[in-house]
Amino acid sequence: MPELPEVETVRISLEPLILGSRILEIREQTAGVLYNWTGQPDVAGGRTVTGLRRRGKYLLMDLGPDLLLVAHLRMTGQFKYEEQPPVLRKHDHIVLSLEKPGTGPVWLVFHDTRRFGRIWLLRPDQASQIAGLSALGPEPLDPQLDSETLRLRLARHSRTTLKAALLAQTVVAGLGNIYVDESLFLSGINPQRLAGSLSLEEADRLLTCMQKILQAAVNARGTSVKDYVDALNVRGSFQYQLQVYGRAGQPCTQCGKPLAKTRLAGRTTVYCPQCQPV
DNA sequence: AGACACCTGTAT
DNA sequence: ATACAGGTGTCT
Repeated sequence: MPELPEVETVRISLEPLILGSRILEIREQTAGVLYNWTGQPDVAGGRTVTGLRRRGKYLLMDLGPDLLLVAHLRMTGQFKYEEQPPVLRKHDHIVLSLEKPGTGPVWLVFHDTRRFGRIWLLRPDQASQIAGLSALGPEPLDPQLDSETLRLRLARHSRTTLKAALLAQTVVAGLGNIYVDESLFLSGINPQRLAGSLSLEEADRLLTCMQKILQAAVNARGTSVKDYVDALNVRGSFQYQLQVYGRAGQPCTQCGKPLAKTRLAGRTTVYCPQCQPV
């Protein structure tokens, strides 16, 4: 489900709800979802939520200076915030109970239909042991990121397609199937192009378009194709602005020709053969 | 670099 | 019954 804009929206929606709250307990309803790498069974109890951050598609919850909760929602993971004791439903796997100053007990339920999502509890210095997290490329919305850096990082994947390179998370962090297709369409660049073949001018266009799309999607509170909702169960609205994702066969919004569909890096890829020539 | 696996639900 | 889905770790 969630790519950078959706994870960022979860972060934004969750922050005012739980920042400063004290964790009472973390309860596992399903085994194999929560990884506690600290070696201490009830390590989170009594800790205060001191920060909520995002890196790529990872959500990081600071629990004081020496404990960190890291979550990856993968395809269908959700955090549901509740102010009443939650009635647990199918696919509710982890329940955090917290004491919120001035409010009383509140709950955060990790729900995940496909059970691909993961939560880690670890010391901050152990975060580098989460391979996917430590291998992430730069944040695409970081104003420091420049097009020459993007071009060089893409060039490290010179023998694969742009689509595959942008999905890899190591070139740039946080894009998934939706936002890669949308960014390439807005850039007018074909997804089958070799990742090492971009000119500096094209890399510059790709970076600008990628940032434009991602920022617009964050502003729209993410894309809700199907499952995705934020911590308060609110859907996003960027699905109404999608130009190519999910629109194969429909007319291109720029030229009117039918959008093409292919399979790249194992993922359905939609593009306009006219506006994104090889 | 690409195929397959991990899961469950939904659409055809 | 089969194919496919906002992802990624592991195996070839």
